Amino acid sequence: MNENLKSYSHLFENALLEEISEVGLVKHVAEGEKLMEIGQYVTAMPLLISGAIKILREDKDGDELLLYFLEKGDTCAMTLSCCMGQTKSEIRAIAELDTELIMIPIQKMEEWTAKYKSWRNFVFESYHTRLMEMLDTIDSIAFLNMDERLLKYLSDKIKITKDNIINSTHQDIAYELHTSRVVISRLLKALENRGKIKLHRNKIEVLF
Amino acid sequence: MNENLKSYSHLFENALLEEISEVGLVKHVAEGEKLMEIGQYVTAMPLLISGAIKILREDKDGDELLLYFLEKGDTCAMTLSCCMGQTKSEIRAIAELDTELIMIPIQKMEEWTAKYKSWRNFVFESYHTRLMEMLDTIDSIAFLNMDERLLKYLSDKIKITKDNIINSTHQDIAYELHTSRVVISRLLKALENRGKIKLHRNKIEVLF
DNA sequence: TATCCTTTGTAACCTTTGTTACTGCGTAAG
DNA sequence: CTTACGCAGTAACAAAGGTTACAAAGGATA
Repeated sequence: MNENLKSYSHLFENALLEEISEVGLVKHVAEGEKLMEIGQYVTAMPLLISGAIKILREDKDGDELLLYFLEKGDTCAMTLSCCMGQTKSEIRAIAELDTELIMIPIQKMEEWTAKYKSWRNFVFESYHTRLMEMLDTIDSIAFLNMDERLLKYLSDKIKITKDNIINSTHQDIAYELHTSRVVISRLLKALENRGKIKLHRNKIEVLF
Repeated sequence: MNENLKSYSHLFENALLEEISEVGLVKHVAEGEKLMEIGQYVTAMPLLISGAIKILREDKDGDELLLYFLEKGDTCAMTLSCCMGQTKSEIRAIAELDTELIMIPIQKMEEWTAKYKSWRNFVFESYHTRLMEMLDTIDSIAFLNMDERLLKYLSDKIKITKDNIINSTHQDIAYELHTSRVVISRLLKALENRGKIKLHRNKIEVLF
């Protein structure tokens, strides 16, 4: 069995792990690299082995919004969804960290769904997780003020990167939360005054 | 075959339609009646035959937000999702119109998923549709101003009810868009002045 | 070192949305 | 009929967030 499949070995039956090893292509993506663009056709389904990927939505003016992160053991339900329907991607995917993934040709999806119970469970579980993430995103933008969203953003970020130093500019954060740089600077300064963070050039030290 | 299953007859193979007729319970729900409350356990999966159901999210203060509507041929992906994980409902479901549905015991889900290709496709298709609806909801609250959201709300509503008279108070609308009555009154009046709608007591006449 | 570019801080102002308060109208219940 | 209540209109104000403008600091590069 492929060494890379460790994180999936408890999820999938052996025959399936074999098949994945055979047809799956291991791919390395550097931090910041784009994996998927809006409007692009989906030809393979990614299984994350290590690293993290951020999923972004864009409006008609080109403004962005961070939807959620994918981590080890995750797959992209949007991709799943698009594979099935042969539709174009609705989202943009960018590597948040250096990331390794296994790409599965979409032809296998239908086959494995019929053949392997563990695969069906995985797919359903993925859809479930993603729907819950989307609900969480909706909660944030609908029910939270910008200062609370910013705090949540910072805490999500350090959880994903496992590093309490965030290497982003205020402008970077403003894009992902769909607001302006001045607003983020203002709120970050307020957080610093409350002792929650410490501001540096190009990075933010999170103290909680 | 059950007469009620007409809307599904082109989707499912005959053997499956037979099974649905056997184990499915037809249920009638009156407009305004609650089908599912947040925190409630899910014991059956609904297939909509006629009518419409609105799906709502609630925050910690009890404030609501309309997520989307379900119509004939739809099922609730949230329910699907919760069935699998045996988790509690994350949403509230209320009949928007008088509605008929077939309730499927969740035990059948696993079985049918393995047995029927058409069932698998239906489930995947449902997840896909729901994810797209959620994206659309996110677009609205993240990228649109309240006046644009209101216009979209009105147009969604008349599409669902197939009636250009909306029987809601301003307060009703305010709840579903998670804002205040005064704001809705203000924006509705502006829409009336622009000739888009005509306001009456307890109802709104949509002119587009 | 001198220069330039990026990033950050901050003030002033504007727009949108939310809140409070009060009015009057329509309708249902008595 | 009349009382009471729910609904809608509107003004005045408050708060949050977005915009513009400019200054200063930190790095990179010539």
